Amino acid sequence: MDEFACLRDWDLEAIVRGSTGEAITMDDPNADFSYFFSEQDELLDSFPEFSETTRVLDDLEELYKPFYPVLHPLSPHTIVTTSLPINMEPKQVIKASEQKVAALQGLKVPAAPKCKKSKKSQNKSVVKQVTTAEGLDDAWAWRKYGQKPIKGSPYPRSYYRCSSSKGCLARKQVERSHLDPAVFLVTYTAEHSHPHPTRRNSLAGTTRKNNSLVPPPTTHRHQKNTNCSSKSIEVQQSMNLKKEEDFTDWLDDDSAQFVDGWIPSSDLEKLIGLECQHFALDGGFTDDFPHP
DNA sequence: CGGTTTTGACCCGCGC
DNA sequence: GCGCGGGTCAAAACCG
Repeated sequence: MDEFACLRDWDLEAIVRGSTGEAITMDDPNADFSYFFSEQDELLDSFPEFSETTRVLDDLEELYKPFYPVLHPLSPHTIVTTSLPINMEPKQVIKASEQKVAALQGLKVPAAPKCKKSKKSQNKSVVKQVTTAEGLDDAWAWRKYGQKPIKGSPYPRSYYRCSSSKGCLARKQVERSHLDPAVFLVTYTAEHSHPHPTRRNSLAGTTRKNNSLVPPPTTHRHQKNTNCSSKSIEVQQSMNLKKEEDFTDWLDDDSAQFVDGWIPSSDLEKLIGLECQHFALDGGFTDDFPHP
């Protein structure tokens, strides 16, 4: 399982990037969600397999009902969207959100301490958690500034900050649920200090790998990597080496190499197929990798 | 050139 | 006080 964790690691950035131009924001109260969700419904119709996934999501939704909120679950495909008191201290917010995320993850965490002034920043913030692929893709421009392995979870957590405007305090954390790896847990922290970008403008800040959900081709640096096996690292790097155009060819090649062995490409296809299915939600992979 | 990602190091809060 | 774990920084590499 750890292997898969890291194998899928790269797609976090790809999804979070907000790259499709089709994205809308969950934050904007004025946003027109009808367009977005009708499109999502169409996508789901096209990919009945994903309905299976949404059942799992529905279960999680049940689990999460007590946290239901102000912000809607906008569709049956959106598992959780929740918010926390706006006057909560940042640390408190993060802690409380961690509790909720942990609840989804099935992890045990100590109870959040009652309100106590943080020594750090006094910025007010709101946390929203969106836990599905469509929730990952918003119109804000995010810049990744860190990634950490999380104790008790095989998946690392990625940290993003808003890059649309200098000084914007908005943050975003993305991690996979280890209960259901198809589910992403997204935690938004702090408010954007600038107007919401238009869909086109939202792409302006992402000069890199904009519309390709295929991982970057030349990353060869070794991760420090505390959670991943060497095998998974090699898979990840192998995937990184592949450009969009030869990606499928690579899948056909029976010789995808691991550090300590070989696996049949059929197994790889299963793994990657999951990703394709996942990306299909954003309309990202559908062009390059038609659903079988 | 200006943007991003990666990743080791550092900082800080918390629990013991 | 110390260790642990999570969050952030910042340099280097990468990309269009």
